[in-house]
Amino acid sequence: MSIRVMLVDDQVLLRTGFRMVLAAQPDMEVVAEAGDGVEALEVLRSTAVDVVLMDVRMPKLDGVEATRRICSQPDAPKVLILTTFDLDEYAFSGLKAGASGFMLKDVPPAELLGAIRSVHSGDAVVAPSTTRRLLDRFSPMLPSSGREPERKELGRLTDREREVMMLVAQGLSNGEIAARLVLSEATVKTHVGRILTKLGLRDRVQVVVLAYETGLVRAGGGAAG
Amino acid sequence: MSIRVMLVDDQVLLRTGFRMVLAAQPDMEVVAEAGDGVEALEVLRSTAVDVVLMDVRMPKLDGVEATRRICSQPDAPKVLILTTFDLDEYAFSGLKAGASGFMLKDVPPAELLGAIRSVHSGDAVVAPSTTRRLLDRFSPMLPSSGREPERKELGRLTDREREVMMLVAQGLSNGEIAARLVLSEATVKTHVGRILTKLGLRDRVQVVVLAYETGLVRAGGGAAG
DNA sequence: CCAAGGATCGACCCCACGGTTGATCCCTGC
DNA sequence: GCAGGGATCAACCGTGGGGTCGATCCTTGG
Repeated sequence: MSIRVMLVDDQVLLRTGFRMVLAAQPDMEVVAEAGDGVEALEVLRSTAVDVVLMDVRMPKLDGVEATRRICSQPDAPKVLILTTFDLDEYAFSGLKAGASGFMLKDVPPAELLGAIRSVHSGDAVVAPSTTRRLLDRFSPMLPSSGREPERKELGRLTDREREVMMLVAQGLSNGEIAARLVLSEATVKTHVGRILTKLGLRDRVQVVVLAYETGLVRAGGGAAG
Repeated sequence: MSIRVMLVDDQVLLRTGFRMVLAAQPDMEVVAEAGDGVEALEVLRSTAVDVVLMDVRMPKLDGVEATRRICSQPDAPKVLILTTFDLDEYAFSGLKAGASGFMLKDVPPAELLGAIRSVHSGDAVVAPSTTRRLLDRFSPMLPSSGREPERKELGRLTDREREVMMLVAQGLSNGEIAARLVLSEATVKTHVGRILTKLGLRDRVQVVVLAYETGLVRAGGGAAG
């Protein structure tokens, strides 16, 4: 009996890659795919799935919230959260939402396959790099498993900050962003600084990398204009 | 006998990226560029071009209409349509307009280069995902023309420079790159400076954007963490 | 042999950037 | 009313990054 896997990611290319990897496994099969959280929930209503590979950053309904809704249902499949960046909020909120595992997208395929088998058999899998921080923060409050109403952790950036980030990610300087948004450069600098702090990045260069890696901006997606 | 290529796209960064990729090919050279369809037609009146890489979405005159006008002229160059979206309308109308090929921007560089050579030699090239649907309705039409070689040397990166560029594109600082490559920071700065000059970019931020937009770096490639 | 180009490094200058602090204004919620 | 958060802006300052010039070493090709 092969493991019935569902892929949820807004990046078609990434889904294709995973599908090919999984297709090469004798004990796995990809039975469903979805491009966002809403679509994922719909598909799950009519398809039997054992393990869901869930991306965090998605349009409409992000992976954390989608995970929460999936896991709140009876007979729910196991959810394995996948993301590109090792950001605490993702891991914590994802696991809090009911996910059985949390891994970075850049893990070796073999490791990912092992993770899928682990969660399918009931085990929990967490990326090694986040395990330590997980224990540090969660061990004192381990018995609690209830969810909280707060749901602003994902990219705790404000709208304005995200707007600035988009422009930073397109290669614009602070001055250009100021002109584009009709702001003073000082304001832009404030926003950029806060973005860096909140995301734990060093400089705007890493913002660009992050933006592309998370799909916030996407190659060929009309960056300039 | 290098292939004389013209780039038509409203995104300067993307043009630069393609230029860089093409410049690395011994049998290709970028002899002209344009930011919209009108400009493209103007330039073509005074420049001999073998293959036109044409974006679909552009201001003033879109790629399909520009293609139509180009191909309606005698001795017209081959047109290879590039777009981000895999929509039938683009492919069909583009090919109907006389284009010799149709590809998505996110194809691997090697594939794009192959497509250019194919188109230049008179073949028709279509993105694999649309080929099937296409064969059902259309039969490629393709006139012919030949041209001559020349050398012009536009921003060609050396191996070392390309190596440095890859690291820049992953968000590393000059110091980190120096450590990684076992170099002095001064050397890295020299390389970075030359990269910027050759590619016509302003700073390393734009290098990252360019790298992702051209597929030099792919999202999910484990660039950062 | 010599010329040319690439790779390596140093010194210098300038400035955009990022960090810090502090301020004003507005809106929302208690 | 007040507190809080977001958005806006200013001044300061240290540093990394980019531009420029120059230098040495090596390989390649004529």
